[in-house]
Amino acid sequence: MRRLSGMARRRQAVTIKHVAADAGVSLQTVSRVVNKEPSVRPEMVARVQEAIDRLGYVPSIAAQRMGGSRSYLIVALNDRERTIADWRARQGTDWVDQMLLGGMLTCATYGYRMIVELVDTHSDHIARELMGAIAALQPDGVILTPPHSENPLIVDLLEAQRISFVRIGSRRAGAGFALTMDDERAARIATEHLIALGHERIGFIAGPPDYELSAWRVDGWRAAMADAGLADDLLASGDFGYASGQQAAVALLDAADPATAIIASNDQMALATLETCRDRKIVVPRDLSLISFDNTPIVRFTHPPLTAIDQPIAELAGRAVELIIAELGGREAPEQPIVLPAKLELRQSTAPRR
Amino acid sequence: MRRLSGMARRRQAVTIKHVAADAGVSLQTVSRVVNKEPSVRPEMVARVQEAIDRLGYVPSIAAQRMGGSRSYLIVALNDRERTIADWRARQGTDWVDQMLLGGMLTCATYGYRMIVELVDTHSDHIARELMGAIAALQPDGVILTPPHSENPLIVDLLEAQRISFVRIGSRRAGAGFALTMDDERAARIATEHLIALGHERIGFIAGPPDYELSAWRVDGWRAAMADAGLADDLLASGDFGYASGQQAAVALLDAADPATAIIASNDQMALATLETCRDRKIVVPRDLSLISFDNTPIVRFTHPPLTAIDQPIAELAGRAVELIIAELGGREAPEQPIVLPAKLELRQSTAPRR
DNA sequence: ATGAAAGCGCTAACAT
DNA sequence: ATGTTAGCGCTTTCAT
Repeated sequence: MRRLSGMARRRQAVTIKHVAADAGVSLQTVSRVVNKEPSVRPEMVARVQEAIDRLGYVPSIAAQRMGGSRSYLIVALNDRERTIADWRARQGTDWVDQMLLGGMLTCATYGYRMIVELVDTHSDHIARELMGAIAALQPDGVILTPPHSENPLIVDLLEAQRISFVRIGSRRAGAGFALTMDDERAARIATEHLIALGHERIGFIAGPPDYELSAWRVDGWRAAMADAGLADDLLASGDFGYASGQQAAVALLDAADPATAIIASNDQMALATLETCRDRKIVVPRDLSLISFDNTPIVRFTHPPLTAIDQPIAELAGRAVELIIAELGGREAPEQPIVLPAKLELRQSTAPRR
Repeated sequence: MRRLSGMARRRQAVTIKHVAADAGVSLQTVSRVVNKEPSVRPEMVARVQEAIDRLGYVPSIAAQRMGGSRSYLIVALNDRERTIADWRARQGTDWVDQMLLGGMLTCATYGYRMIVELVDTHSDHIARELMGAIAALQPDGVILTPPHSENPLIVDLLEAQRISFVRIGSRRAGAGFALTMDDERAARIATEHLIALGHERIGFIAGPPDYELSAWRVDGWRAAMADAGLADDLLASGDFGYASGQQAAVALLDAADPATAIIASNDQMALATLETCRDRKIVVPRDLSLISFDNTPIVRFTHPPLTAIDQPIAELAGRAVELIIAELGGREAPEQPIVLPAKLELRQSTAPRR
């Protein structure tokens, strides 16, 4: 057995003092060099930088924060319930992965770190949880993901705290930057693809109403149908869960004039639709074309692999980080929501209508 | 356009001072209550706690760290190259997800946060990168994952810094805790399952040698084969990549006395084997039984779904966090490597030998 | 059992 | 252009 209770209180190995002493300058000059302030003579910069490199000095973000500077921390807020459920289910939902890597790598290029936090959207103590995270971490910025992006409690709180934040998957004006992949356009593209294949009875399985993007996707589908002079009666609603997808699929397939093509608002509901077809000996894509709205890894391994909307999640996270850092730097930020377009990934689940 | 350059230097909303004033006690007493020190009268604790709750006070971890206490931060170190490659490929590798959630949720229960950091294993500036992260974040602990867990540079550096750390996927004694899923036993179980099904020509596709676990898995297979009196000549080596899996599969299937069952050391190589079989009209599991060593989401969606070793990655990460926090608390820690056993997940890719 | 004082590493504000 | 001073919010001494 080993005991380390007596572990020496760990101090910073090399501090700004050491560098200052080594370079024969004041603390402040070192600080200025570290923070790339303009008012330092080049020769001084060189001397200090040399000392920094030789000593391997890296500033402590805790101390920087205490000194009134940034924390170099960005918090990415995800929905607890949903994130944990997806993780437990192990069904290949790679949202967190895409989010984490996209945000993290961009953070790294700016000397920032990203911390993932989970909070319940449907909770009365949501304000307490959020305030706790903010008070503890003092992040320089917060990235909101759906459905938090539309949660007025969260948005108002962040605004009141004057923390710069980004709302991913939101188009609303207001506090924080809105960053979206344009769900409406994505749904439109998917629908138009099916129309081009000759389909006229195109069903749509919507997501839950607490995600605003659910409505946008329906809008896009509806608009494309209207443009083509087609009826938009084949709308079914789901909740992003597998079971709801089954029910929706059954409804669309059992309609008097049934669907010959279906767009599902996420991968689980698309998978459920595929399974429902298999049960009923409906062959995809021969008898039914199917499009998923999530390009998660599994939709490439189903039979047939699914044509899907590819959401630029990593890019959104990266861009979110850049917006926050830009605002911190006092740079002007766009008033208009930024749009990173989704693409339609063509695979084998869509075919011309028979 | 909006400018926020003049954003007021953000201060902690409610500090220990406010609580002290509100409760009519000294800073120190509040600190003692927060840190659950025993030497405070119950009535005092109650009074202070009431003020804390009412004011919604949460200590700043930056300030705590500056005061010489913990940082409440744990760094999880992953291999940069591999992690980025897996993420880009979007092939459903959910290692990071499992790692993150498992570690994060356990951290949360203890008031800790986990920060994922990527560093190159094969790099001369690895020491600099690691020291930079340590100096900047001052983490209370570090979780090492393969292949970092066996990297002497990293291990020695962490030991020298006296930072408590855990080596996941390692059995070596030495600094830091070793935490493993017992790869040897997992390989043995998989092999024995095939032997029980009547297979005698069982091939094994090994992983790259810079992962020690690659050798352990081979050992487990070899031991099981020896126990059953079977030859262990059907060993092929891969590098965890798809292409290497194809080559290995071809070698095992083209042997003079070919394999009737194959165990692949990871999912990509198992998938490659499955694809190779399909090309050659070898039906799985009728003609060949196949076991994957990764229970990633996709292996459930292949045809047939693959029998696979399920690695308890999330549990390992959670346990790693607990070990670090326990050591920080001065509690005794086990000298022996901790083993969280893997399970064999039976699906449809294994069948009795024909 | 509680309080007062000093200092952690850094930066902002104010000198020079 | 550089140095000096005074905190930031907290925890550790050390006193009482």
